[in-house]
This record gives sequence, structure tokens and C-alpha cells, in this order.
Amino acid sequence: MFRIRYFCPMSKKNPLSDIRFDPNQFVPGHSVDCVIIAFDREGLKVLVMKWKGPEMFCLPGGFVLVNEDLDKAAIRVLKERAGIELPFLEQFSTFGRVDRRDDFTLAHNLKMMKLPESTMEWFEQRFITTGFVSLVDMSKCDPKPDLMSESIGWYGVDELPNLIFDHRSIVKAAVQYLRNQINYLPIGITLLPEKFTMKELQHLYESILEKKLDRGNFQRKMLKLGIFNRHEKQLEGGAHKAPYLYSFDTEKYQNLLEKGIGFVS
Amino acid sequence: MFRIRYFCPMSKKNPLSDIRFDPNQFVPGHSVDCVIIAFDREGLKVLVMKWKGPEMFCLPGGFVLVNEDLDKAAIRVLKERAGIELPFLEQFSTFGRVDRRDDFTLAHNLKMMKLPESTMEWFEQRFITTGFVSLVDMSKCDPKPDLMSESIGWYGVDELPNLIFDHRSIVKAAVQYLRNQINYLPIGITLLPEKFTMKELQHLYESILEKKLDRGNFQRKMLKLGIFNRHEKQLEGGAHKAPYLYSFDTEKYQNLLEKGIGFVS
DNA sequence: ATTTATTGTGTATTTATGACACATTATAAT
DNA sequence: ATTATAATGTGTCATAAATACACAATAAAT
Repeated sequence: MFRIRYFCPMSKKNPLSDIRFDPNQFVPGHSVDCVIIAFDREGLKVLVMKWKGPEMFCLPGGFVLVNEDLDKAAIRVLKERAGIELPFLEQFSTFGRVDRRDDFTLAHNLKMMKLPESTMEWFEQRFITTGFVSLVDMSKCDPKPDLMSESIGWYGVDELPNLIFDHRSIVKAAVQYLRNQINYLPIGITLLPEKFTMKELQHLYESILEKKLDRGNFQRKMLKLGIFNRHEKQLEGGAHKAPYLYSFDTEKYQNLLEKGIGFVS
Repeated sequence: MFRIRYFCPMSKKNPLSDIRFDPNQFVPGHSVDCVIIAFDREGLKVLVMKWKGPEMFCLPGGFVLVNEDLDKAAIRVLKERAGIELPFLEQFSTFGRVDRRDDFTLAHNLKMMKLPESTMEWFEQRFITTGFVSLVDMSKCDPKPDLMSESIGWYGVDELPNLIFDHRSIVKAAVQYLRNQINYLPIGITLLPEKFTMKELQHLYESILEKKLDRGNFQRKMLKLGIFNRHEKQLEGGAHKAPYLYSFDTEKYQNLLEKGIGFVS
């Protein structure tokens, strides 16, 4: 099974005073924020960074290079913060309220960070941010904090720490999007490891839909879709018959996804 | 019934040389574009403006004031371009490709317009644009072209003229969004006049879903929802029994909408 | 009176949903 | 080896929804 480093502390090599930042390389006023979602036996998790200084957390995000597509900026953030090369990534909403930023918290932190003047100005401008949701297999991630944060880790979507600005509502919107689009997103193939049990798949659906499903009906419905390969039995386990392991038949899965992998009510 | 001014020519009072534009009042690099959708017996229509100069068309759009929420900018565009005060408006996607703009067309048009230097620079910058979809009753609109365009009018969503930049794909994305969200958007109450026949409502659904529906089942299903008021018979009409006119019970409609007004397959 | 298109309803078939039951199986603990 | 356990694969049954088609009643124009 997969075992995860839940916290990745920042390396000592980049103290705050070393932060170098050239505002001219970025498009002003626009950022991307990534809601990187994974799943383990406890439920849905989201990747969140802890800021240096006071107890504040934020989503992995970044700015858009002057010659970079918006979604490429999100892909770059995924790569840098989660170590994911070919992410499943989808834009879900753009947040553009004037008051989306909490200026008090911002000012406090910027002061603490003793940034150069030009960098200060950059961070003080109004940002409109586009939210992306990414679905990942935790065991394939290698989270790394950025220069402004001291750690990065997975938090339950219902146990979020204090997030800056409107990041909490960005996470909520992403989870809502996931729920709405459950039949049209490759949740199984992205959020589960290569091989998984029916129980794990059912647990995933239950976590997203936030309700219990009938095991028999779930299993029947899923297997009838004809998108699974069944493998040898799981070796380890408790005092009971070992469950079968399944994997997705990638091609069949993709074809079906376009019509929607039926499973709403 | 409602009869529409399909084209609203620009007033003579604003020749190009009069365009005054202060870039400092706007957030740089971000715009909004509105896909304003209406419905008449021919099908779905979208409001499009014709540029001054060569045969190019564009969506009603605008920039974001420095102290204005992103969605408020879209509301302002709706007001100014369509004369709609309390629009139904929803953000559906943000378009941020570096090459989303066709620089040749842009340069050509900017030159033709003989704008002041500062205005030229403003229009030449890279813009990331957020697309909003608005559903309107054509008969309640009062379309007005902006300073850069010579006319504004309704075009069939399948008969679009030559749109600039990526505006064609923005329209396509909006229509796709409408189709996906059909059960969760107030399509009936926004796209039809106050009173309508069942046939018109069915035609609306058929236009959005792009498929025929069974009349009997449609009618039964709709009426069973219990969100309609039936009115006196329609007076005018052909050599046949006049259809009933219906209107929505606004409150019941809204309550039901949260769960979804069931009608997919 | 006739024609016409709409309206309201009927009906039969198929498919999907939801709740529950039970014999079978492979494993670990004893 | 026996037993307890949890997972598996099916089965059933009642209810609801979807689909396709049919037909008598109706109001208006000719």
C-alpha cells in the first residue's frame, strides 16, 4: 500500500532574505490557485501550505508568465508544488471580488517577510485568480513548499486549517464542482492507486457525494459498466476473505467518460 | 407577440476620433465577455456587435474597474450593451491562452481607428478574459453598440458571423455550458416571455439539447412539476384550437431549481 | 359542418432504483 | 482442522422513471 509523507518541511537553503523575484516576468493582476485533491482511507484531502510566520495556510498557487497560457501556469504549479508531471487538471471558477483579499493579514505577513520594495508592491496589487482543481494519486506526489511557506501537507477537506483570503471558499467551490461533475470526471483513475478494491472505490464515491451507497447495487452497477480488469486477490489484509483488486481499462474508461459514468442518486 | 429590432445602428454622435479612454481606471490585462443568449421561434440567438471597419464581429465585453468586482463588470456590460438591469448572469470559463488574440486583425483594426497612443497600448496588451453567460428575454432588451462597433444584433448560435479572436469558441463553450447545466439554470423563466405555450417551452428545450422530445411525455412531466400557472387561451393563431398560455410560479420555480428541474435524457 | 392543431389522458413496455437477503469463498486466528 | 470473519456474487421484489404510441375532446378558422 501507499504511505505518504504528510508534511514536507522547507529546506534550510532558502531563507526569506534570499527571495528574489522579478515582477516583470509575470502578467500583472492575475494568479492561479490549485485545489489539489487526493483520497486516502480517511477521505478527501487537499494540499495546503503553511506560511512562514503566523499560523496561516494557503493553496499552492502562482502567477502567469508573460508568454504562458493560463492553464500552463497551473500545470507549472502542479509540477513545482506536487511533483506531478501529467496532471488531471480542470479550471472551475475565477474569483474576482475586490475584497477577496484580507488586507490586514497580507500586510502583517509582508512586513514579517522583509521583502524588497518591488516585491512588496507586486504582492500588494489586486489579483484576480483562476481556480483549478487537480485530482491526484497521493502516492505519486512529492510535495514541496514554495519560498513563502515553511511546510506543505494534506488536510481533510472538512478539516481545513485557517486559510488566507478567500482560499477556503475556493476549496469549497472545488469540492462542489467535483460533486456536480462526478459522472464526467475521471475520479477513479486519478484518485485511486493503480489497483484498488470495490470497497475503496465505493468509499471514494461516498466521500464525494457525502452519502452512503448500497454495496450490492454499487458493485453490480460498476461492474456492469465493463471498464474494469480484475486481478489476483490482495495478499495482506484482515481475518477474512481478501477482496479482489481491480484496475481500470483505460481506453474503455475514457470512452465511457464522455457519456458520463452514470452514478448520481 | 414580441418584435425585435435586430440591428441597432450606432448614433452619429460618437465618431471614432471622439473616443476618450483612461486606462488608469481599469485593471490591466483582464476583461469580461458576455454571451447574451435569447430565444425566438427560430432558436437560440446570441448578441453580437459588428466592428467599425472590416467585416469582423465581437461579443459585448469590457474591462474591470479598479474597484469593481469581476461579476459587477459583467453586469455593467449587460446594462450598457443590452439594456438589462437585473440580468441572469453566470460565469462559465476563463480564457487565458497567449495566442487567443489574432494580432493581425487587431493591428489592422487599431490602425484604422486612429486611436490615441495610450489607448493603442491598452488594447495591445495581453488580456485574460472571463466568459459570462446571460439568459435574457429578447423583447426586454434594448441593444446598443459600443464606441468601437457600428451595430449590434442577434445571430443564431449556429449562424455566427466572423468573430474576432477566440470569441467563436467562447460562444461555443457558453452553449455547451447551457446544455450541461440545463436542469440547474432558469432557462424557461429567463428565455421565454412572461406567457408562453407548452410548444414554445418544448421548442426551447429541443433547441438547447439539440434533439426532439416526445410531446405527450414532455407536457406531462412539465405540468407535474407544479410550477406553472395556466392562463386564458391565446387569441390569435392559426386554424386550430388555440394553445393555452402558461407562466411560471416564480417562487415554486426557484425552490425547484435548487434541486434541478429534471429533464435530461 | 369540416378541417385543423392542440390538449389531456391512457396504456404497455422497458429500464432504473433502492432495500434487503443469502449462499459462497478465502483468509487468519484458534 | 475448525471456526469466525468479511468480502463476493447473485437473487428478489417493490417502486419509480423513461419511452413510444394512441385517441377522444376541444376551440378556432374556413
